[in-house]
Amino acid sequence: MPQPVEHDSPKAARILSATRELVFDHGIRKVTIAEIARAAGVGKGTVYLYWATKEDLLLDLVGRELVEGLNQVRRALEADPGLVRPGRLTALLLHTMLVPLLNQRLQAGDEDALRLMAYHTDSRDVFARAAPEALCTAVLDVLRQHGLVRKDRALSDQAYALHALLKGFFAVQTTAVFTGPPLDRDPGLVLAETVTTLLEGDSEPGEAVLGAAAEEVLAVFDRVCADIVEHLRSLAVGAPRG
Amino acid sequence: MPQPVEHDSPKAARILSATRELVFDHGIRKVTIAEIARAAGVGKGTVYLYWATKEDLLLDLVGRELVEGLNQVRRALEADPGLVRPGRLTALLLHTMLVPLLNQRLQAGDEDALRLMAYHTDSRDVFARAAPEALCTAVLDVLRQHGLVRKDRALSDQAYALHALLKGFFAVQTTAVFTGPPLDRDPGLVLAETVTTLLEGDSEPGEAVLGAAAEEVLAVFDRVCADIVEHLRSLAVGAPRG
DNA sequence: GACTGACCATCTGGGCATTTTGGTCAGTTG
DNA sequence: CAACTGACCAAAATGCCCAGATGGTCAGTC
Repeated sequence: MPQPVEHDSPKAARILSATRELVFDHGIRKVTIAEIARAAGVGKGTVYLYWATKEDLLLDLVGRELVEGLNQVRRALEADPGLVRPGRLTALLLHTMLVPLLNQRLQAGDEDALRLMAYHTDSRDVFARAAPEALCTAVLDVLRQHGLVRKDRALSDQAYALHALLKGFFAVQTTAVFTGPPLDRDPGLVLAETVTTLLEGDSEPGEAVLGAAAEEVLAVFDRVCADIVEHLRSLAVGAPRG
Repeated sequence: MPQPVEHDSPKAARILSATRELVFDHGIRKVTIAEIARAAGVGKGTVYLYWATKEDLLLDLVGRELVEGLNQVRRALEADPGLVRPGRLTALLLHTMLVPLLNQRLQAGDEDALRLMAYHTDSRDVFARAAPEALCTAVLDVLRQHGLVRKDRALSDQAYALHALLKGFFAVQTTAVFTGPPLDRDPGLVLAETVTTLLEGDSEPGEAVLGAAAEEVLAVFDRVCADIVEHLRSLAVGAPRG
């Protein structure tokens, strides 16, 4: 079951939400603790009751975004197991990685966001498991076992290709080197069709298969989610860090 | 026929080659005219006999790289028309856009390279035609007409997807956000297989079809190439610029 | 015991002096 | 005479310094 990551204290929650907004406005670099405290209506010291460092606060935010995104996918998948089909699922992943602010910046190669990760190897390793490259491999493995993905190519090749495809769709939408041709259709749909052509077999899978696969994919997400939530605890104040 | 873009004067050629090396070593930003002149064994003033501006010199270099890359593909295609098959051709394009220095920087989003283009709209527009996004559309159109690409999806969708795929493979190879899984196989091969699955039909095309398609694709490249060569002339000294 | 804000050491960034750089041109060379 | 050069200049970039801002602390308040 999707667990929303609520903070125990309402003040901590307000601090998180203020941080999110300010990062959205000014970017990671420009945001200051004083500003955050003011926007949250608390004293500066209060921030340090919940996080030992400004960086820990930001990492916490990243983690929560990832959990939120994963939970979004999980809710959708629970409501409609048909979304496990590779095409649908990939489009869903694209959406969840395109929307959350910090994850988007990370994927887009934002310098400040990358630096943040660079010095916190423990957080980076945990968060990496929710990154598209990791999810692609994990999910494809499950889908292959359930016959929802063709097996005429090696898993590693398929995962590599799918990850590149996802990254490409993301890059085209976020960074335009030359002015590309405008697409009148929803890129998510085009991605879905592309993945379908690329990975799905000819036979229409039955409801039972879809349900079982969805269940297992949910379990994968669940574990990643749980690990991140677990890690978020270590970002709480007083915990030792590397 | 592939035309190598030799400069009339041997000194100009030396300047170009010195510039290429220095840009490779120090990057666009750090390279200076004095340095270039010294490396080429000429006086500073000599550089300005052939290019009105440092930027024109760099743009010239970009154009020559593009022409060189296109010619490489053309030579390969002339030697083996079987390379027009979508998978092969895409892999070839990936290679030619991954290797040339300045084009690589452009595609990777290098700030200096992008700034260079930003202020020279005329060069940018010409060079854009040799960019992957443009070539994808142009080439796919031809391949569809020759039955080498399935027509179950709209051309614009296929072009968008192919471009994203190409960009993704490029991005994965050049910029690793999180440390991705190492692939033991040649990514170019994986790309080729992926595109094949994505675009090629079931029937094996005959030699005649391949030859005819190759011919037409060559013509497309030829025209783009010619336009760039033509534009390079306008970068020669004394020409008016915007 | 949750919370605050004045306080401190450290860091950032804006302004300025200095150096470097793109570009010119009078003069040299062959 | 035509190709070429390098001293020269204005403009841009670089490095430097210090005032002001910032992350983090803690004695004290509620």
